[in-house]
Amino acid sequence: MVGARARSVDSPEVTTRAPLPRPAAKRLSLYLRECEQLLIENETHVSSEVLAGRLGLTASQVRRDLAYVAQAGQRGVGYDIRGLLDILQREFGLARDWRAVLVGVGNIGRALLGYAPFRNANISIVAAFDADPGVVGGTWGGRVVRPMSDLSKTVRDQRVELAVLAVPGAAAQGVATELAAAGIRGILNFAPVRVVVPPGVAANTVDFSTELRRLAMGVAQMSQDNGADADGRKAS
Amino acid sequence: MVGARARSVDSPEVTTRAPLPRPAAKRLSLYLRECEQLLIENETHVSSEVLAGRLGLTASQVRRDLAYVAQAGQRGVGYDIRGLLDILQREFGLARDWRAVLVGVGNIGRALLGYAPFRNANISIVAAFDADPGVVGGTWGGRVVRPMSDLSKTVRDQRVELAVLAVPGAAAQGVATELAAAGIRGILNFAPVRVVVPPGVAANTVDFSTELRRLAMGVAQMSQDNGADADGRKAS
DNA sequence: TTATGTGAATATCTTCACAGCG
DNA sequence: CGCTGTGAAGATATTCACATAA
Repeated sequence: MVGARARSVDSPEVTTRAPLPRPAAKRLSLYLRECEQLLIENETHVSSEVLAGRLGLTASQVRRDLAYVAQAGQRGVGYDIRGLLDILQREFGLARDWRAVLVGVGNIGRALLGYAPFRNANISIVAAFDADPGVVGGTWGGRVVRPMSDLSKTVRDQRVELAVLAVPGAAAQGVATELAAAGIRGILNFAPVRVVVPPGVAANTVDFSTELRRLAMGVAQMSQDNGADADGRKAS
Repeated sequence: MVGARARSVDSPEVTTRAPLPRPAAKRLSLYLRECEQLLIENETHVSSEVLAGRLGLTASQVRRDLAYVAQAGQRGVGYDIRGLLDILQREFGLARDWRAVLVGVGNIGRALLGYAPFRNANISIVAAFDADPGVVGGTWGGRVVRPMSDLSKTVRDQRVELAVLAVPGAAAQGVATELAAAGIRGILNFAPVRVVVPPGVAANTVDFSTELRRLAMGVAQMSQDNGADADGRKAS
């Protein structure tokens, strides 16, 4: 009853690309990051082997992934970094700007307000919100914290597409529901719960305590079953 | 010429459990988290179906995963939450305490110093370090920031096992190498680069900008190919 | 009856190995 | 040559479906 993956039986119009496997999709952002870095290092081309080495993947994995999104390589030469970067950015919708709100100005929220990489991803935080009256009105990272009661209106009026959710776990689902109702398109959730959102809204969770435990588990496992790193992938 | 995955030739002593598939291993920390939450909600038992529903997985996936680590379920009843929790904690090495250092007291580092979930995972941050003389000597989250020159000695003398790395990308590999040399067992890296560590050391990366881009990609993709959330998994 | 645990079937992902192109 | 792109093979992971146990 689930399996409705776009098997794309036969659509005549669109250039029917083979569907991107999910693990491959996750890796695309790594290629993007590495291309940026390589440009900084004044490289113009890169081989699947070098890219793989820098990211801890295999060369054939890189080639297959990149072949899904673009025939951007040149045989005997490698991938043109500039061109690959353009394609990946288009794929990621990063050719445009994204407006985001931050909800929850606690420890994590404050760190995120001052965090540079948002700029890098063409994402600008247009407003910050908090439920605590003691925090509302204060200024962090150059932005005045507004009350939760303004949230929906702001999202709607300013056509905000993304939200960074840094509220306590118990509050996360409620805020997510409100955001979705106000028309948000994507939520990056830092609370240690899964947030359920209606179709058409994307939600990803980054949970520090889960990450910590995965690390601890990796260490604990390695004490017996030696050799691989915590991702289970062999170091070169 | 790579494929030397630990095939575990033949060890007679240990109860040779079928090896945990990697995706399953990652999900274990979610089960752990959910068990804690269920205990708070005063539940005593939970079925694979309920657990699956709360985590966005399938029931048979949950059953298979849990059967790998323990026969903790009772047919006709479900899983005893308390017992499952104990088993998972043991599996994660969370029955013991972990000492950790924090390196890099910038935006993220400061947030992490004040972040409660570390306690939750039985991880205590015993010291914080920074390279900036203007930051060294200051106090954050009740800890005095020490100079990088003290790092190795601290790790060695206090037998610190984990490190949280919140330094700029350009510095991450150097610090990771130093930490590994000093005997660290696991590194949670927040810099947007892969850190290469020697065998026997675990390293996981959590990269906000990568997460942001994955989210943006999820939104961009959904604009055409509708229905799934950003993880590509159907909402119930 | 209910809900686990698990062979078997299926689906998905990765790797191999090499054709093909610059 | 060197390195990509890709069928085919192999390895992993998920789902189905049901025997089994409380």
